[in-house]
Amino acid sequence: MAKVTIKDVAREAGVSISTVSKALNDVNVVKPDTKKRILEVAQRLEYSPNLIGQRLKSGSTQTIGFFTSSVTGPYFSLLMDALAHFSEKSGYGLNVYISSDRHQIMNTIRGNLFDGVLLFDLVISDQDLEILNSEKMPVVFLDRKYTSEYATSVIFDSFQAGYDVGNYLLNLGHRKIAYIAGFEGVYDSEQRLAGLRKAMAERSLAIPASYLLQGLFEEEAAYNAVLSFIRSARLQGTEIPTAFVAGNDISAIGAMKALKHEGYNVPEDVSVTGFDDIDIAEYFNPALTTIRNPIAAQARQSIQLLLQLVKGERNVAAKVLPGELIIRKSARNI
Amino acid sequence: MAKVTIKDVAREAGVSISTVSKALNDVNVVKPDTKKRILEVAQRLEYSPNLIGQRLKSGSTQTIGFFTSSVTGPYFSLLMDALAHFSEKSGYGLNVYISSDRHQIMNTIRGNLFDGVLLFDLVISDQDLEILNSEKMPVVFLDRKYTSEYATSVIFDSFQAGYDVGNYLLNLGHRKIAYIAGFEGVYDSEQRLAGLRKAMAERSLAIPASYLLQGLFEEEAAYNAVLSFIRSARLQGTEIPTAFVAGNDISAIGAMKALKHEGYNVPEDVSVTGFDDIDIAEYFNPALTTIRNPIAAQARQSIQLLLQLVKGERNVAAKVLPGELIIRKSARNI
DNA sequence: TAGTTTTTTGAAAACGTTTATATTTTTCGA
DNA sequence: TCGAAAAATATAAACGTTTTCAAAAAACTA
Repeated sequence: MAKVTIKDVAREAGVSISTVSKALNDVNVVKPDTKKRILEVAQRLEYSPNLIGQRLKSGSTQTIGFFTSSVTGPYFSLLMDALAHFSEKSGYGLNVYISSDRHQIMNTIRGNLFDGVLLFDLVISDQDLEILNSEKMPVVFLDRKYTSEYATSVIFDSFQAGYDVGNYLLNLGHRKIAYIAGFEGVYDSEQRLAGLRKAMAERSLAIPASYLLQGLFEEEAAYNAVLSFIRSARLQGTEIPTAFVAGNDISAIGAMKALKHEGYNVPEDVSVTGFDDIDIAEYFNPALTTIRNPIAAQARQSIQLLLQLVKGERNVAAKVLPGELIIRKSARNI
Repeated sequence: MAKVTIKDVAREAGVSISTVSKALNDVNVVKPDTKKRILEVAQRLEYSPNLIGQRLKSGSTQTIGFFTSSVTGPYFSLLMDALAHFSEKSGYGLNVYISSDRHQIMNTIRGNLFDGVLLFDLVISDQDLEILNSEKMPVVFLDRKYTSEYATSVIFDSFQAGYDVGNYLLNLGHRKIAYIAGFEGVYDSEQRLAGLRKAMAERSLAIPASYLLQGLFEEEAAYNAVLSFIRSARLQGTEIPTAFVAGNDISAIGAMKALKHEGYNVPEDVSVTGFDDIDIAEYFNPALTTIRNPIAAQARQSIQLLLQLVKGERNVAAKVLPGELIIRKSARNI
């Protein structure tokens, strides 16, 4: 009992396959009687069209590809859920493709499986990007600013986020602020730092080099960085900052644990902030003051821009979404 | 500049398309010289095969479909990440399809897009399942026990988990234990309760009806349930349980907040446990004692069983994976 | 060198659809 | 009732591949 095709339906209904196709696709040209008969036969035989055949012929797939290298982090469920929701609402299927194999990824994107693609956290060369553009493949980046004829992006304003956190702490009276960075060269980490620096510069303040710690965006690395920083500061009798701005929430947690371990109370003795507003931020003690990015909005906008591209618009402008300062308990006035 | 096809390569290389196909697919029959020439041309023209064409012809897609209705919950990133990892390792692509539209889902599964599918948290009728089976579509369920000729499942042993938590608390000396249930009829919630009951029954103990609370697997609902339970118990002068087994972690957190609000310290005055081991469990204060399910193992097994089915094995036995008790701070001896 | 075998290449069919065009059937007017 | 117009249906091509089988080219053999 192989899978029933349009041919089987045609034979069973005593009609040609083109008529079946028209009946099924509601092309208003087939006689009501025959159409009814065909539909009945199709139902009885439990016919379900071969999507591959359809797609090959039509050239359109009504599906969006979401490509990413990994799915870790809480950011993800939220993003994917929203993406799925908005694409479904627009009548498009969403396919998530997870891989770090550049060649595989390009092959899949270029395999005519998708009407357009969303790209996140991928290693793709400029040359690859050009190929995509030359093949008129609609692309939206979720992790970097980029625009071309067939590509655009929807990202968060990490600079502004850093600036906002900076001003918040400065308004609370902090003057000595340390920054716990992510991996060297990570865009978000650097933008956040740049924003923070700008806020400080506006008040003629600066972050000394010794206040720049390496937290690698990880709890343990941040813990160790803060621990050794404090200890060596004590040893040298130098002053400890009144506030730590961590590059993300998880390193903020590492920082708080280190501070607690060294006998400092957060926020009484020292303030700590993060970025991202992960689940834990709210439940940790003290609850973490941080910046929340509008993930659902990013998903909605991405789908919207991508579909504009799919429908023929060109040079669609990129969007930069502002984050929101979530004030909790981990920072207070000095 | 339309996308280059195998025809373009053939023309440019002065050869037929069948030869190009053979050269590209490394069928060892084309003369080294021509092969080299073809490969060069393909590279120069940046040829990338149309996957739809390939798939239509070959009937195989080398991809696995993962179908689910929603992506919420921390369980997800972990599962997806592991799934992606293991499918890639097996040489299969993973496509995640998120939808609640039963008709859409069936259409997509039956559309010959996948060599096999993973199903989670979907509303699919028995009739649909029969159709899939009659079409020889390999299926693995991740949320319910099911086996048929072409289907099997990989699930967690919620009964055993409840039993283990029960014994743990009983060994700590607890005798009065309450259970905070999920939605009425939710399989996991009921299994966990059944396991707990068995552990108690083995010591001739039972859970009185008044100790069964409705937490809906949500923080707030659990909070409210526990709050009103405590208050009415106080009012009536009845005894309060020494331990609360919450149906999942998030309701355990709701319970702990309610207890704290009413002046009870966890775990000094009363013990609380959860199920799932979500991120927050470790960071909450007190850190939650709970059961962790081996998600990566589930992913690995699912892919493995699915591929057995894909490769022609029949009636593959279902797997039931045991959870692991993670002892932290929220429960202690009495 | 001619015949034979082996290697290499090409033509054509096939996968399951949709759609343009051709053909048949029906309807309608005179 | 016949012919023309309109409606319905069928035939065939096409989408981009792979694969079977036939044909051509190359390599041997005697």
